[in-house]
Amino acid sequence: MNIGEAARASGISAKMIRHYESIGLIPNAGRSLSGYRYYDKKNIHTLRFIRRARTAGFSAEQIKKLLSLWSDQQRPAREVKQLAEQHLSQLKERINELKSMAAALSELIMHCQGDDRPDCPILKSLADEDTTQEFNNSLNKPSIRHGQSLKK
Amino acid sequence: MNIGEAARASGISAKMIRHYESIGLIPNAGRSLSGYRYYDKKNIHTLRFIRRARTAGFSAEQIKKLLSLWSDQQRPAREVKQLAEQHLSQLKERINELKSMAAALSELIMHCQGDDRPDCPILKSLADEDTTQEFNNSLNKPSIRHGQSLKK
DNA sequence: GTTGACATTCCCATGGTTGGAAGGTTGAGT
DNA sequence: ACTCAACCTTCCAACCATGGGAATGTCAAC
Repeated sequence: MNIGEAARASGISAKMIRHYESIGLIPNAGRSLSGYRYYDKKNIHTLRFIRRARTAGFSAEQIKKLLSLWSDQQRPAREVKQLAEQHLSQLKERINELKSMAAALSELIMHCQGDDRPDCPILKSLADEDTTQEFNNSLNKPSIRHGQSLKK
Repeated sequence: MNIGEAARASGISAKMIRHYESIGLIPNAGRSLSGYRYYDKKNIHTLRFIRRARTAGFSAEQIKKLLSLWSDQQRPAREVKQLAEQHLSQLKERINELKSMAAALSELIMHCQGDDRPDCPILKSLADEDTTQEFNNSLNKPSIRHGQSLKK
């Protein structure tokens, strides 16, 4: 199987397959005489595993661990569960942060008439130290992380 | 005021102040004879505005708009509200994605004994096409975005 | 033998932020 | 005057996942 077929079969783009190889998430693929990578069923299975784990929001680092646990038939389920729990608590933390942002923003929006007049509590709140009631209480925690950008 | 003082006064690191200047979020700062940037109260006020908007999760691009709206005394509140609403809906969308990830993961974790035995439904579900009940139903949407990594 | 669909490597960009290196400036203490 | 620490400057690289594109090579079918 070429990388394109592998991509179709696994649901991971050829670009990403090469990338995963380059960061050591998957072992170097075999090469044909002309230098093409080739993949077998086992490789595809691994790629699918990775896709699912990514879909579940695991980081590359966590997936690396999951893969090694996966390939170790002797590992205790405890370790896997622990990793998953760690990830879950990170997810929950992130959700709470976003929720408090959303709540604060929602509050501001409600107080804004949104008409043709220039008076706007949203800007006031962002600008002013003292207009800061609930808004800054709920937001002034060290909460921002990079990359919460929404694709597209 | 030097950049260091400005950083302390605004709560934005000197690094980021330079960065914001470089991407045009703030105008080029004045320079002393020796090339040091200097800032006055108005600049600090702007920086604080930016910090608050970042804390509220606005992107740099959105903040750019907010700043221009802020400096325009004539702008209708409608525009600001619209921007805030757009951001809010992005936040909500993101929250829902994370929630469905968390729910699915939580489901898996509950089914895992987490003991010394190697049998683990979490790995099974990630590996297997057919073990995929609710898990993949809730996860197999085009949902993953980059950078949901949780800092440290 | 040409064409089209693949493959390869390499570099660049995104988003926000941080880190470091290598060097110049300032101000205070000796 | 000299030194030292604390500041400042610029440039470059990294995180993470992903995609775009260029330049070039290979394989199949017609």
